[in-house]
Amino acid sequence: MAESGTRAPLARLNDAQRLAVEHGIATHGVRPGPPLLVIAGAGSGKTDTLATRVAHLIALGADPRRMLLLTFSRRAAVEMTRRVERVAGQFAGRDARLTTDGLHWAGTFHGIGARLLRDCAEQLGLDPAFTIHDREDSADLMNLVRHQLGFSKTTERFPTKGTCLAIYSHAVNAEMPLGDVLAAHFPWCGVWEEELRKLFAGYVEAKQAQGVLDYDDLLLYWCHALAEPAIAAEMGARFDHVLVDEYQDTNRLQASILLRLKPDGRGLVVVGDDAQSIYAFRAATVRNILDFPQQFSPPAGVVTLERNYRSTRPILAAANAVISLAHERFTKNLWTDREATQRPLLTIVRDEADQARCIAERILRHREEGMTLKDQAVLFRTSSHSAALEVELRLRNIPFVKFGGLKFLDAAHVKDVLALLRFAENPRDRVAGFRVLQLLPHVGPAAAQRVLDAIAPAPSPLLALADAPPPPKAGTAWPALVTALRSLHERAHGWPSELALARRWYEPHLERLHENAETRRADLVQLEQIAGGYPSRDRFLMELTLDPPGATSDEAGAPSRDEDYCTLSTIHSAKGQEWKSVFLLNVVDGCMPSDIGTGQQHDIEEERRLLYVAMTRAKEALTLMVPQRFFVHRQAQYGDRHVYAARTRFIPDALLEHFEQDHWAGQDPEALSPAKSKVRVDLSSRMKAMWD
DNA sequence: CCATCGAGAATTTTT
DNA sequence: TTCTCGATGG
Repeated sequence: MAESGTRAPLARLNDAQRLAVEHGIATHGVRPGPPLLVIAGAGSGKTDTLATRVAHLIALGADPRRMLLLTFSRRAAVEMTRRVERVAGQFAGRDARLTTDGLHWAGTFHGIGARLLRDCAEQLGLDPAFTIHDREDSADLMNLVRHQLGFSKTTERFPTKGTCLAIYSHAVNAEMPLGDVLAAHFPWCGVWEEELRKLFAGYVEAKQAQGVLDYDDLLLYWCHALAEPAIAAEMGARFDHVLVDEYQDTNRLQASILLRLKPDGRGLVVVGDDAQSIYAFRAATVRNILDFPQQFSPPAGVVTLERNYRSTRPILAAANAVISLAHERFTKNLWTDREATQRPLLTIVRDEADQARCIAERILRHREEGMTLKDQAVLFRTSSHSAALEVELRLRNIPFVKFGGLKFLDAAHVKDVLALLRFAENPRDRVAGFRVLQLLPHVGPAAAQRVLDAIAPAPSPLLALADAPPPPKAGTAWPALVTALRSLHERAHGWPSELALARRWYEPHLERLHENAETRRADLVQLEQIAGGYPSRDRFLMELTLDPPGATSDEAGAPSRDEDYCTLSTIHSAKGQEWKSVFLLNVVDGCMPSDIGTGQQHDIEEERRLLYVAMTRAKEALTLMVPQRFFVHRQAQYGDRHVYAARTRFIPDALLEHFEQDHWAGQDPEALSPAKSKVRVDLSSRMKAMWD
């Protein structure tokens, strides 16, 4: 291959990036070299560096099919693959798609785990037709076991299914004993330790009996499989190079998997930024990244990328100032040569309604000045915080797409249809069966239970359905379900027409169970379109569970692909992205940091990093919004109320020099509506008086 | 045994 | 506001 061809992409890199790309290659070529940790600050060209390394290895002759790329989300995996393709083309000039087609071990830990487990199912004693439970399914199953064990009827309040699952999940992912988890994160549940232990044992048993894995199992089974030396050797030998992105957001269990896969660290490269660790609530630990080098002997190499290519100097200065107050010392300081005079704005508005109006106005003004909507984003701590803004944007016909929060798949009608498919795929999946059966009229928990019990022992439970005693009052809905399930089971229609069949079966239930059948029907049509993108039913079910479509574009103004639209996103979902202009909602104490939880030091520190992540998404313009009055919803003790909010504690007075403060005083909406007199009329008494 | 209604509790972020 | 649990009525 022409040598000049291999030089061009490397020439674009700075020294540190080139070190990361070429690490170990001088001594080992494309064979697995010594381990490497890349500390990559926000906007430091991390993805490009990783992609260039992959492309470089491929250009030198490494086999892309023997590379494992672990990213945080499927979106990141797709983006990585795209960039590898581009850089690979620049390296070699050959058809880049050929090289990346082989790059099919790119995905999330959970996704890759699912594929490997299915691959090796027989070896591991797993049913290869296992189905995967999402968070809600897992909670339902937990609830079922909770009832069976009689914990729902305790006099003292037993933790809810969601809390139980969170505790279980934390213990698994942090590799911590139950007692420690309770003491550290759920102290109010400490008295239930024995009951919880029994509950979790029952939960594990139920999952196994039903051929079902939850999210945590995908990692847990993977990790335990690797504890068997022969399997670890086999699986490790599949991959020459293992590259992990966003390493700061991995947990102990994931670190164990990596270590068992590559015990000597050969071929292992992890990339991350300790200042951007924001997933501790999912048991991620920053220790993984800090302790990484010492796990190996000799210790892994470390390369630090400190040059930021994304943000202007004032934006970076403000973000650096925020993170510099963190209690733990961080490993680097970012710098940039992107000069600009405009400091980030700290805009004070009266309340959330004004906040929404102000942002809408400024988004439009930016657009008039030539910035497309796609260059602009609004970020927030909690999904519900954008409600007022969504209304305002719709009012002004500003198209937007929202990421994070409520998912398309969480809608009841979508889950119903998916449950039917899942039940057909894995008839032992009781959560799915339970849900499907209760859709029939006059079938509740008890009748559903009976049916499931009747068919469970049969070798082919779905065929046994025909002989099972029908629920007494289900009527014609029963034979309809039996027929639908049988033809799904026999795959009589092929994929994706099976989804049309499921939809036809669901139609009468949709009408009966839901008010707004029309909009829900549209969702199901959309689901059918999504289904067309997958080659088979099992792939569809698996990948939809592992990677639910992230954006909910609202029924009304869903922007089409080529239309310009701005982005609304939770800060968590904004990870790894960037925009020219970023607005940040509710930068007040109580939102950032969120006042939920006990407010322990490590929680607070994570919230600080969250603010840092949000600020470093901005390239040219950054606006932090500070509403003075803040509406607090659903407080058990006080009910809804306004509170007077203070600027976030993460920006104390000492940091104000990094910001330009301004007040936005929009028109007073009450001044616009006609003046009302002080007269009050008691209409309800008059209505009652009519019948006296 | 199922549907429905009312009271009381809980509440982020995501694979 | 939304979910969950328990009581009541069909």
